[in-house]
Amino acid sequence: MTSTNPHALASAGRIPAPSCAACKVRQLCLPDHADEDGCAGVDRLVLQRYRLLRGEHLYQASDPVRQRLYAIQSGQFKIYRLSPEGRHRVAGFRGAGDLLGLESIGLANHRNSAVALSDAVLCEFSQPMLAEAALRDTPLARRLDQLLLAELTREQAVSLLLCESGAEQKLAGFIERLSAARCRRGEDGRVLELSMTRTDIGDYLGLAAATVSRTLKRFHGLGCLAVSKRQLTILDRAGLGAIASGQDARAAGLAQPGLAAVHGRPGRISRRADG
Amino acid sequence: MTSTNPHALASAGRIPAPSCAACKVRQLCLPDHADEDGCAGVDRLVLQRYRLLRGEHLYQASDPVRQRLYAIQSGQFKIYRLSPEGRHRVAGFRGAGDLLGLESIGLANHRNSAVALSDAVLCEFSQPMLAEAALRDTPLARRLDQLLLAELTREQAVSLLLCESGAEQKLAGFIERLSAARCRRGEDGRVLELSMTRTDIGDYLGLAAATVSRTLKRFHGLGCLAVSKRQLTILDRAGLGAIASGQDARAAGLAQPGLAAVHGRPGRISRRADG
DNA sequence: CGTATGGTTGATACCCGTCAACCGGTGTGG
DNA sequence: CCACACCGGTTGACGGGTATCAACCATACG
Repeated sequence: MTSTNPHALASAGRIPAPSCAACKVRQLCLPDHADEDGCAGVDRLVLQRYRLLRGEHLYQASDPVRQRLYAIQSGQFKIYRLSPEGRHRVAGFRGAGDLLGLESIGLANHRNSAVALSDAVLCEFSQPMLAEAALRDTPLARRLDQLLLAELTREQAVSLLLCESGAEQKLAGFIERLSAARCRRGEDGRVLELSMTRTDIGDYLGLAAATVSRTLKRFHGLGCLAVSKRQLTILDRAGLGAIASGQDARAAGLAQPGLAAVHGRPGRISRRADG
Repeated sequence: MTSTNPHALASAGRIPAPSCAACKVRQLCLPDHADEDGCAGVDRLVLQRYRLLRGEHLYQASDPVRQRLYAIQSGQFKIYRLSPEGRHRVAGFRGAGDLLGLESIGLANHRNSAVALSDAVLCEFSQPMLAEAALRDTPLARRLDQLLLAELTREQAVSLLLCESGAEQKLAGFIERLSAARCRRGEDGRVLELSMTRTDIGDYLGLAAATVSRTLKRFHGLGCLAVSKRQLTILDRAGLGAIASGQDARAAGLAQPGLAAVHGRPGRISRRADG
């Protein structure tokens, strides 16, 4: 279940190689500079492709670093660690098109654990081989830098998000980011099928699971979000955005009056409503 | 005062070129692979060196990106932006040896503003020239990747820090990180001369300035920190670390009993004291 | 001295973490 | 098939930490 070496497992393991050219998230991944031969170049760098089952770990904190990078072809991952006092702290979620393992480059042991939240398919690279290939392949080098910079930008955005004091701002921002990520993959950004638990979200945003649950319900009451188990449907993007920016949701004008929104309990959103 | 082009300013402006070989933070910066000729290579890439006065901006949000990277030779900077609701959000602080401008690569306009918190000396690079030089200079390319990865790691650490719920944990972690940064520069990590205001710290950690002030005072009462205006002196590193990790400061054993620590008001630290 | 900025301190309100109970779904074993 | 345990989610009650607002003080500057 928690094996670090996924190859050892039953229906998880090496799978026949669907090439980069056929990959749906190619343009988010290494072969972005994607003429046919660019793809072939990246294809040759893939050590192997394999499947991970939900709940299996790709690596765990304190495991020795094997100098691998993993491109997620499909599936969702949670990156987390145990904080010094023993609490779960979620460093992030990753999905199709993202790279795993960047954070571990140059380390002797992993600082984070990576676990599959859904069945997933990965492409495994050797990090040193990639670096060496980049020396001769300028577009590849550019692409790697680009991905690294994107990662940096994302992380900065997360920091700013976490700075927001209110649970509503954090959660609304989180949902927006989730939605944006889906859109980037060409999926519908309105319907979000969560792969993580409320607790995971809380451990990511610095909130209690109970607060996540309550806040989602509040969004529902405001009419900007439909919540059904792990499926979120964004009903009012502008309203969510307003909350994420710290504005009063009602003042910002929730989309259509006449929705469930109107019956929302008054006076819950925003400490600035009457300030 | 807020000019984006620092060259226009009175005593700020271009200064004679002290070379990389003579720079005190050389080993934190680009010429890390620092044999004499490595330094010369980097020296040639420096467009110019110049001075900024306290309060001057290096760039401001929404300014067009000029594709420059800046290495801080001395001085402190604050990176910040105005959040959508108009609040100051501090994205980070940078000091000698750090690079400025990485976050803006690939953008048309700056997202953040960078302001000097103290008089500073900068080395200016052209980012495209650097990238091109890296194609022929493998160690330089390595070094750039290294710096980028370090930035990423730092940002992840910040995210985790901001996830911590308590003001004490955040602030203790912040002070630890500050101290570590000074040590990295070869300075004494115990005495910290802050260049930023309490408000800045609060805007960085998601706390109110009043809370920063009170929490510092509490640390003082616990005997692990001496606070005098903007000078902090770490008296009990282990105690601070314990707080940062969320442990009860007293349970973790504040350094020497018999210090001022003992008279600290009971029951303030940690929600887990009696849990 | 007048002003502005930064820091400290106090009173108050309120958000959210914690704890607890409960519920539905899933998997397991008898 | 049912009993049971377990997990994830929801909901309520409660207390504490912290934001907010305000007043006041120190310092710097002209």
